[in-house]
Amino acid sequence: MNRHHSPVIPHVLIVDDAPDIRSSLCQYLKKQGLHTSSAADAAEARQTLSEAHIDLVILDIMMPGEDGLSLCRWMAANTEIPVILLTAMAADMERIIGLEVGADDYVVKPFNPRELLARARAVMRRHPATAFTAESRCRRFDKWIHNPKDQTIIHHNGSTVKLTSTENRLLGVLLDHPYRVLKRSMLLDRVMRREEKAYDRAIDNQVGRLRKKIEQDPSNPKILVTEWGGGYKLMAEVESTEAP
Amino acid sequence: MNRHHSPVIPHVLIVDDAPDIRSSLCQYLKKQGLHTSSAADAAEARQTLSEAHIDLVILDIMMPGEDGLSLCRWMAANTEIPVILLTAMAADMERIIGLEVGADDYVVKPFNPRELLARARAVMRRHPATAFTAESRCRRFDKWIHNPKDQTIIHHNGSTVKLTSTENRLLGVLLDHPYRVLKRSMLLDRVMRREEKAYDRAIDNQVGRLRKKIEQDPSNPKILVTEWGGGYKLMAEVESTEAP
DNA sequence: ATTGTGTGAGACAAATTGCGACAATTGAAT
DNA sequence: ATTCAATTGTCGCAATTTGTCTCACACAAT
Repeated sequence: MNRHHSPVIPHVLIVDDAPDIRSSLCQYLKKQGLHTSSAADAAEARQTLSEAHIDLVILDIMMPGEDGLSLCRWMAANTEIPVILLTAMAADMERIIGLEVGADDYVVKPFNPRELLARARAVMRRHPATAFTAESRCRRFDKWIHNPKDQTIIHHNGSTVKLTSTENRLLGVLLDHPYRVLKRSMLLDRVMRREEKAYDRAIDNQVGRLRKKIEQDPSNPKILVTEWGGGYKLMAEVESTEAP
Repeated sequence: MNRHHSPVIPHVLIVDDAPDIRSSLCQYLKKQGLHTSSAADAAEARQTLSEAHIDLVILDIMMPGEDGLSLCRWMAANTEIPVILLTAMAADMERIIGLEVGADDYVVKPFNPRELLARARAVMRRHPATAFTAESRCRRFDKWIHNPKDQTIIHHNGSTVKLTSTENRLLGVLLDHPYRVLKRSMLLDRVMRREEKAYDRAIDNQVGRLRKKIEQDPSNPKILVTEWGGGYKLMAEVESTEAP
């Protein structure tokens, strides 16, 4: 479980002739901690592919000029870069899937950017050529920036606090699900190395320890809050960010 | 019905190994205004669950690989996320219901998407954990400002009073329906986490406790008023407001 | 007034959690 | 291998939160 991935941030190329989709998608993925480029047509896409190191292509197949499908076929034949296809119509999608163009996944417009991101991650994770790690992402919450690679959190005033590895994992899971109550069993599952029989309340201890580091007043938690009878929840906006 | 349209559109995860069901169901639910993701097997579902904020899982239990049932059990044990089970055969369904896997509802294929949607909505509405999670807006009433994120109310004179988790939920529901009589059964449903058997008047106690915190004279309630034989109602103008 | 039902307030027990203490374990340096 | 320090799991106990119960009282209808 402790795969230490490359610190390289994945670079996504978005190919779509609609400028609004290009920019909004770029913006969203950037905010989520990815690098992005965009191209308005297949020719531009080829250009970018030859110049930059691209880890994933998100490709709208309904484009003027060279068909998106032929670009997709070309990539499948000549590169290792995974492709996610976009199309406006579900009906077309079925036809296209039948064509076996070598795409790794398909999304129908209008899509939820979050879902697209999840699929992008899934595709990249599956793909040996791209080592994408959600674990190495830095995320901002409250007045802190979590740097999971260094096991540190950096306060807005500049001071740095070191986390232990368990605290680091715990914070990572909490940041994955802000505003949601996470049960002890779930946290135990993902955070602790438990030997079959685990003391159910080992997690309480870690929560308390993490509180001492991130809360202004650990006896009055504002960020890592207890839901009585439920579990714990992180009450803070979370935003992916570049390493500081 | 939900006058403060939740800022969070429910996000449904569909787990089914049949691609046609996945995509058609996704499409239908999307058209009906929900966010959707899909997974082809249990492993993919776990991945999505750890990465995205999922409010409901629709799960086909007849899947290759890890049994859908074990995923369902794991979710019941480790998450608060409600589950609707799908199966192709009505006969199997009875057996499965007997297994007590912790699902919230069951639908037999082939199903009417509209019915599935209705059940999905019912399950989510009924589920306090998912319905409430990310609602963190502050609201002003009488001389108080409710800050659900911090579980506090702040008086106009500046003093802050802490609420317990249950009081916080109760006040949240009351503020959702000002000047309206709320029956005990409704409050029990949304406020208490009731384990099978519930003492009908547990809510009275919570109302009393909340009164001690918000009423000037708790024995003469002006804000949280009893409707004799009916329930309780909040008699105050409610106004959404910025965090103080 | 009397009766029956619903409600408020306090007491109480059960369940849950915070926190300090400590032992077991790990990891690094010697 | 040994030592030492840091980390982490386990436990005990006090404090908090919650659900249930009891009893006195309020309300509506005889």
